[in-house]
Amino acid sequence: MPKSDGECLRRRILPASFYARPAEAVAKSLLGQMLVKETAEGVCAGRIVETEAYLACGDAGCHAWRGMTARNSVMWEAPGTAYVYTVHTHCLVNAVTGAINLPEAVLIRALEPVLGIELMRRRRKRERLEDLTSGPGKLTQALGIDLGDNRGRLDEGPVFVAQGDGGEARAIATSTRIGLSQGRGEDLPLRYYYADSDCVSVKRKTIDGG
DNA sequence: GCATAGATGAGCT
DNA sequence: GCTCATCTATGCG
Repeated sequence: MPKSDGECLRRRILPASFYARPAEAVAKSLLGQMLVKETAEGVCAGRIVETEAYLACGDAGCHAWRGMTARNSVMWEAPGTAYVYTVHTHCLVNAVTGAINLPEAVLIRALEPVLGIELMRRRRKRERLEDLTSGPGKLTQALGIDLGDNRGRLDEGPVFVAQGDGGEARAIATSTRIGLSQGRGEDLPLRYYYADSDCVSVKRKTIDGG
C-alpha cells in the first residue's frame, strides 16, 4: 500500500464533537468508520463493524458503575479520549463519549482489515482476514494498540478514527453485549454490528435486524 | 461447524 | 483471592 493511503485517512479524522453525543448514538455512528494506528512499522487500519455502548447511568456492566478507580478514571475525561485497558491478557480499546464528568464509552469490538494487512498478519500470526480483527482483543493486537495508547486523543493519533468510505448503507443489527456476567447489564441491547460482515466476533444472540 | 474448557495476568476487595 | 467488556485448542459430529 502506498503511504499516501495513511495520509488520506489522517485528512479525514473525525473531530472531538463526533464523540460528544450519547454512547448509543456514537456506537451506531462508529460502524463503517475507520480505526487507524500509526506505528514505526507502518500504518494499519480497518473498517469498524462491531461496537458496544457502556452507559454512565443504570448500567452495571460499565466500569464506572462502582465508582472511579486508577484504571477507569479516563472515562470521566473529555469525549474523544481513548480508554485502553487489559482483561484476560488482552488490550481492549474504547472511545470516551458524552461529556466531561459523564463516564460512558463505546467499546470497539471488530474491524474489517483495510490497510496494513501484511503487518496485521505478522502480528496476529494468522493468515485469513476473518482471523485478524474479528474480536476486541484481536484487533488491538493486529493494529499494535496497547496500554501506551490509553488517554490518547482519537482526533489526533497515533490511534485515531477517520471517516469511512460511506459507500453502501449496511443494515445494523442489535444484540445484548458479549462476555458480561449475570447482573452486569447482560440483558441490555447495546451491541451494534453489521450482520453481513465476516469479521464480526459473535453472530448469534441477535435481537433484531439481521 | 459449533460448544466447551483452560490459559493467563492485572485490577480490585 | 476472586473477577473478569478474551482467545485458542480441543472434542465431537
